[in-house]
Amino acid sequence: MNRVGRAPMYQQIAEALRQQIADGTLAAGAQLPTEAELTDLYEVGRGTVRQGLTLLVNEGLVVPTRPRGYFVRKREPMVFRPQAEFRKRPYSVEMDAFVTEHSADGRSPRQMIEVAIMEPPQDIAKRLQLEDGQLVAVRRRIRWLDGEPFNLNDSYFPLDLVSESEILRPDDISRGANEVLAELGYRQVRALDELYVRMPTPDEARRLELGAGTPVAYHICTGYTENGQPVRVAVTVLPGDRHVITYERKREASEDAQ
Amino acid sequence: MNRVGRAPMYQQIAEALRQQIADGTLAAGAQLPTEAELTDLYEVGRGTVRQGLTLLVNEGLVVPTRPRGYFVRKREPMVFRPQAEFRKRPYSVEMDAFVTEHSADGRSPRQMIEVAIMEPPQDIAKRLQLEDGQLVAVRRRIRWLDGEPFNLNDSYFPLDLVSESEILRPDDISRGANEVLAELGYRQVRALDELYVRMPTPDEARRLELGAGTPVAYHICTGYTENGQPVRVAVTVLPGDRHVITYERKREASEDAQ
DNA sequence: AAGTGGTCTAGACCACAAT
DNA sequence: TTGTGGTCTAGACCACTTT
Repeated sequence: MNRVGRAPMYQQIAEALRQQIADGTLAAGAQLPTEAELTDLYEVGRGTVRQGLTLLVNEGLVVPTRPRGYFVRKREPMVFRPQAEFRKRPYSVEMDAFVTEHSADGRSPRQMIEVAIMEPPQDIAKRLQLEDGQLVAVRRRIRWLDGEPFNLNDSYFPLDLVSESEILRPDDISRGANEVLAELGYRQVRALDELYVRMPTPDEARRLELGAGTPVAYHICTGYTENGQPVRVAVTVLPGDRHVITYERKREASEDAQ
Repeated sequence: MNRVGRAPMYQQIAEALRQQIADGTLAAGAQLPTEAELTDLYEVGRGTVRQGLTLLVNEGLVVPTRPRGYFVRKREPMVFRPQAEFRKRPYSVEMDAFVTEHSADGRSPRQMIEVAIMEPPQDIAKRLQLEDGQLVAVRRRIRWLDGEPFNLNDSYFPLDLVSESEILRPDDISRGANEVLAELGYRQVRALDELYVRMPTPDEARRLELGAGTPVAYHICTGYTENGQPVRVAVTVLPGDRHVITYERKREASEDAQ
């Protein structure tokens, strides 16, 4: 380790540890050297060691666990399949296998539901094509798996459409809110998905118990009826270390003609 | 600002600035107070101020620009539409509008292509269902927009299938590599998309010129022929601050029957 | 009681781009 | 030349969990 004409020491320390994680010297779940050990090893101040470790933490490679030490992160993402709304089963064996491999079988799911009536945030109002002053009903859910928060899901509906339906009750709807909407005459036949990737807000980090260096996918799904009316916007916040998002696509006959 | 029985000072400083960014007091592109000013304002050491600012940087809210100061980040994501492979035009007016709004019209695209023959990484070999020792051809692309790196795209093909085709030449294939594959008798009719969300590796951060606090989407697309043979794996690394990923879905007739 | 990381201080020198 | 953030030091005290 040389400190002349090279990268700063804290970056060299981070790179050395990164290397050991990559090549398996430090396996998933293994403990890193303590700050004191690294301070001795590299003959630098503790601040410099901490600067290097902070890099790894913010890359999501390492998790500091006070007062035990730093550990290499383990990750095993579950599959998240937006298409499951419209299609319960994958139509190909490949997808089927993939879903099975990343399933939540044997794990205990739980969710908390909260319902509110509110003025829609601007991005929701726009997607639902609402006029000023029109209200929405929102069903907020936190989903848990084995006692760990898994994702946040807020579904917004124009209040006009769902008032006095069971969508306003903070209970589990086993057949799905979409089915209730369909019974009310608003069956969704088309959906538009948007996926944004960003760091969580402090509030999201707290609710999802996210460590530093864990980004989220922000999934916005807008559902439309046959005549093009938007009737639902679902916003899901998915921690990157707990999900893999999948889609399956088919070439359509009409395209083959081109 | 109180330092008894409350959050640490550096978190309070970060929260105050975060608030000003959220409510528009500090607009996108605006300069934050300097470290020296914050040190005076909050009557803390410079280290504490830096700790707070580092939080915001790692959240992707703020960009440090030496030696000018810290600035509120601007972001304007372009649309990324995996389905465009199979369907050149959106089939709904809503999607069409969305794509137009986030289009790259008037911007100058550029790409660099590099071709190699190699032993496939394990995750690629698995998706292509290759035996040990089978080689792949890989076309590596960096795409630029207005001189800014936009995304990385590596496409892998079993070498058996594409040897002596123009896929091995490091030139732009205007009709698309998929079309070449189709001409060779391997038309893709189905694709499986996987999306992972994580922090970039240092190498990715360097190649894409990513600032701290910018996560990436890691998009793996596996394409299959009619008889279920995987013939292509495309790996795309998408910086979160430059992309919104979209999908469009339709309920299928067969599902309505359920 | 011991050892871990978390917070904070007060100072120092450096590299760099704008003026 | 000036002022910015970037790197680094040596020390201090704290909160927490394990032993």
